Amino acid sequence: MNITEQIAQRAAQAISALYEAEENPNQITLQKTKKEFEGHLTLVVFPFLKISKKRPEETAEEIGQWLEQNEPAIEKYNVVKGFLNLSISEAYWIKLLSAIDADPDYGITKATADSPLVMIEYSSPNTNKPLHLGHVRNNLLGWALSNVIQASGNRMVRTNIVNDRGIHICKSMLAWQKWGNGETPQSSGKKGDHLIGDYYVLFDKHYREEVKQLKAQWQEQGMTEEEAETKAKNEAPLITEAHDMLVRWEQGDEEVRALWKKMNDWVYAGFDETYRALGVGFDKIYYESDTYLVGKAEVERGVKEGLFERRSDGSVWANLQAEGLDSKLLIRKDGTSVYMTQDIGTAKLRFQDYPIDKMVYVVGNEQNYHFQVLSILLDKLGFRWGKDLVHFSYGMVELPNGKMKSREGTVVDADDLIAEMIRTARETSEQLGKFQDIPDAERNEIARIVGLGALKYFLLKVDARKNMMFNPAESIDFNGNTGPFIQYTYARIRSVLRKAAEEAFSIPDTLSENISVNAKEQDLIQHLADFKAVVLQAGADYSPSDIANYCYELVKEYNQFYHDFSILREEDAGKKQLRLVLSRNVAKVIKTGLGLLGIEVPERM
RNA sequence: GGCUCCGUAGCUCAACUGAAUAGAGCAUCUGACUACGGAUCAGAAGGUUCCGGGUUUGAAUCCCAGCGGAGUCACCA
Repeated sequence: MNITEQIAQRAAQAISALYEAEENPNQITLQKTKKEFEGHLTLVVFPFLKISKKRPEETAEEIGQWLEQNEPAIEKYNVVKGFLNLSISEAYWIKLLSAIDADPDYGITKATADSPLVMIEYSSPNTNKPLHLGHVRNNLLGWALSNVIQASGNRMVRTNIVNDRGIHICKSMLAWQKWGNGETPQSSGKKGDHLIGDYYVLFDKHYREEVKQLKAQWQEQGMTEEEAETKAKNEAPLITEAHDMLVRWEQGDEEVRALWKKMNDWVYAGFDETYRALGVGFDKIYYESDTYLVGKAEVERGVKEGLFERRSDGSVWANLQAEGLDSKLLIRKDGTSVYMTQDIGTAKLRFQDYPIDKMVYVVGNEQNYHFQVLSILLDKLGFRWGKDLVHFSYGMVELPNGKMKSREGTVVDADDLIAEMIRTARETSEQLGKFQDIPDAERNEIARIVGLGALKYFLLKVDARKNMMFNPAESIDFNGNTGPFIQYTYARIRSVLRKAAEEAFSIPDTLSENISVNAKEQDLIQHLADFKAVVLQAGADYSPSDIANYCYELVKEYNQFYHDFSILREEDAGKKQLRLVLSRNVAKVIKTGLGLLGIEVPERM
C-alpha cells in the first residue's frame, strides 16, 4: 500500500470516528498539495460537510487533529478554507525511499499462472504497401500498452493480424506480372514491401489511364459523364483481370497461389526489418487467408441459430436495430466474406488457441463503428470476452501541410522516417562535439537509440485518442519535453553515480533517520513513491502518454534538484548520501518508465 | 443529414474521479559560463479553456443548445 492510500484510509477512519458516519472510504481521495501551500497531501473536505454538519474550516480542523494524533506518518497539518493540507514526517519519507531502493523490481507486478490472460492485437498491416507514419503510431502504442498491461501483473499475448488476401494484393501481383520483368528484392536491392508497394502504385497509374480513355470513348458514343465513368471503372480490362485473379486465388489456383506466396514472403521480410528497427514484436501472427473461412463458418452457424438472416439474394446480414444500430452485411451475395466476417474468424481462432480473459484491439478511430459492431456480434456468437473487448482507439497523425494522402505523395514512409531520425541524431551530436572520444560503432548505436527515442517519445506523449500533429522538425528537438532530453538526464544521473563510485563514496544500506530531508527531496521521494501507485498498479487504465508525461515531470524535478546540488555540494555528507540514493532511484524509475514505452536508454550520450 | 470524437497561451501538448491563482515545452524577452555533462539552469511575458445557458459550495471537466474541425454511415479492408 502506498502512502496516499494509507492516509486516505486513515482519513476515512477519522471521519467515521468523528461523525459516526457510514460513508464508504472509497469516496475519499487525496491529491498532491499545490506548490503554493505547505504540506504534501491535501484532503478536500467539502464532500463531508453534509456528514459533519459543520463549517468547512471546522471540519478540516477536526479531521486534521484526529489524523495528527492517530497517524504516525502525519507530522502536522494546516487548513486553508475547505482544504486540509497534511505534512508527512521526514522519517517516513526516508523509510519510503529505503523501501523503494531495496526492491529491485520496483514498480513491476509479476504475473502468476493465475493472472488474467490479456491478448493485444496491433499493427495489422495490408501486404500491398509499406508501413507509414500511421502504422508507426499504432505499433508504438501497441507495444507500449502491452508492456504496461504486462507490468501490472497480467499474462500477455501480442498478436498481429495480417491482411494478406483480397483485391489489393491481386493488383500488385498483376502489375508485377505485366511490367515486372522478374524483378526481385535481391535483383533490385529494394526492400520487399517497398517493391510490392511500387507495383501497387504502378497498377493504379495504368488503371486510371485505362479508365480515362474508356470514359472518353464512351462519352463520345453518347453516354453521360457519370455513366461512362462508372462503367469504365467497373469494366476496365485491368480491374477485370484483377478480379479474375482474386477468383482464381479463392479457387486455389496453383499458379496464382504460388505467386501470391512468393510476393507476400518478400513483403514479410520487409515488414520484419521495420518491426525490428522499431523494437516491436509479436508472440503470434494471424493471417486473414487462414481466418476468413473460419469466419464464414461462424456466420453460417449464426444463421442456423437464428442470430443472422439470409436474404433472397443469398447475402447474410446481422440486424442490430435492437442495439440502436443498422443492419450489417456479413457475407456478400456472391458468397465471399467481408472485413467483419474475417474478424469474427480471427476471434474464433484466437479463442481456440488461448484462454483469453481480455482482448485489446489497437486500431485507429476511423474503425470505432466497426468495433462497436464486432463487440455485439462476438457476444451474440457466445464469446465471453466479446462484450467487453477493448478497442484502444487512437487518432490520426496529421502533418503540418495537411493529412497524409497516398495519391498526393504526402505519406511519410516508416523506413524513411526512422533513417531520417537516426541521421539527424547523429548529425546533431557531432555538431555539438559529443562524440569526440567515442568509437564509430558506438556513435552509430547512440544515434540509433537517440533518434528512435525521439520518435517514440514524440508519438507516445500525446493522448492516444486525439488526432495529433507530427512536425518532423520539432520531433527531433533535443530540448523540452522530448525523448532525448529524458535520455540525456538519465545519462547524467549515471554519470553522477559513476563519479561517486570513483570517489569511493558509498551508498549506505540503510539510511539513518536523522538525516534531514528538504522540501525538494521530499517532492522527489513523493514522485518515486507515486510511480508504482499512480502509473503502474492502475494498469491498463493508464495509457502510454501518462507514463511519458510522468517521466518528464520526474526529470524536471531532478534537474532542479541537480542544480541545487551543484551549489550545495560542499554540504554535509549525510545529505550527499541521501542525494545519491535519490539519483539512483530517479535513474531506476526513468529507466523503468522508458522501458515500458519501448524506449532504450544509453549509459552515456 | 444520423452517430462518434475533438476544440485549452502565437505553436505543440498537460490538467487523474469536478477542487485552491488552468500547467509544461517550443518560439519571444532578460539573466547565469576559465563549464561537477551548456543537448544546461534561473527568471519574465503570454489565457474570456470556441460561444451561450444550466447543475453544483466549486466546472476546462457533467447536462442542454449552438459554432468550428475530424472520423464514420461500402456487397473496401
